[in-house]
Amino acid sequence: MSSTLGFAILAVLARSERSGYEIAARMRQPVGYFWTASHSQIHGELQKLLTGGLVGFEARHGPGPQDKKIYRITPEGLAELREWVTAPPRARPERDELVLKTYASWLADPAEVRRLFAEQLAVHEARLAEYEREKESFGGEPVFGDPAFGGWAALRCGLGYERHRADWCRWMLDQLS
Amino acid sequence: MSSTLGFAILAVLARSERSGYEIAARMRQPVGYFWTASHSQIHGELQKLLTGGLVGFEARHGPGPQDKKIYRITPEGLAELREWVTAPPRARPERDELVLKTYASWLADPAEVRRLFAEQLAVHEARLAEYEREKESFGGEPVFGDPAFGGWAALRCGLGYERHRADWCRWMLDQLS
DNA sequence: TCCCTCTATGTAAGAACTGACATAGTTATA
DNA sequence: TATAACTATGTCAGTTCTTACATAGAGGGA
Repeated sequence: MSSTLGFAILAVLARSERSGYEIAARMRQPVGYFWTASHSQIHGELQKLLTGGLVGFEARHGPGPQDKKIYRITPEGLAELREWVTAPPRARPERDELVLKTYASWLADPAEVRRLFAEQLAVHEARLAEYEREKESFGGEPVFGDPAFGGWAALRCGLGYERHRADWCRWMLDQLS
Repeated sequence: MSSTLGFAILAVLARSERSGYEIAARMRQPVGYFWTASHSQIHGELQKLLTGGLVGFEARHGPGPQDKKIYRITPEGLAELREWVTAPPRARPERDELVLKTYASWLADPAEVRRLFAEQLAVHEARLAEYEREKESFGGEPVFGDPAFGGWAALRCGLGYERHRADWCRWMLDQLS
């Protein structure tokens, strides 16, 4: 039984073999929108996956002091990943700092709260614009079964989330005027 | 400088003085919708707040083996809380297990994915119904400045989130048929 | 030529969080 | 009368995550 981070790594490796460095890059860019990990976390987790036999690697020399290790998922890793995909997700505790601040906002100067929410609205609108651009770059709409569908569905979720969040910020600003 | 958990505790104590046990209960029920903490975490954090002079306590005997400690926020604690409220929230890394599963869903049996999303939709619809009931129990709509406004705004955010999430689950089910 | 960025892998200290253990009086229910 | 649930505080081991440190070659720009 692997941690969720382990499955995140396996999900990346199921698409193509990669070095730890490349996995870390994925955990910033496409996967990073819904699962984040630093390279120090990834190196540790890869060791665990390796001892568990869920991944294997092949050393190739590239730039850098050490050899580059190209990891790939094993049949055992793929089997565990497949099983995990449709298992119910573990409930994560809610921790939303902005809502917590809102809970305590009755103590603050309304003008400062207004500034806070105006800033947050700008953040969400910027992300919304970024996601819209990425949506354009998809071209067609991938259908289920295509590996690209995962990214497409995640993007749709992100769009919905940012819209909800921006709406809530606008409602807050409305309440403050 | 306190951790976010420290400010969550201060936000509870700013409304009224409470024992550690009562703070833990709040971190389940109203605050738990946006900030969670177990009692073991709270006890540790209260010690830090105490040494920092942000809270004080008064021992009273109640049921149980030890005396009950009633904590209250100090003027220093209130000052730090006020400052924190309108400071920009620290960006938390995104970690959404369901979206991660979606990213890897191309590997799974469509029928199983459909079951997963049907289950998740039911969860979000149940929460939506729960929030709607709580909305009714509010009676009037609190305005900014009223401590009750924080809970009201948080509830509105929760409603928006659950609607977005349920919509996305419905879209996914649509894609799978 | 110098410096910065990118590629590349790793360690380690510490913070944050989880889950189990430990103890014990009061109150309501079967 | 037994027992379960609730009140009440605390410790501790282990996991997860963050941040900084450490090393070093390749390639590009000032």
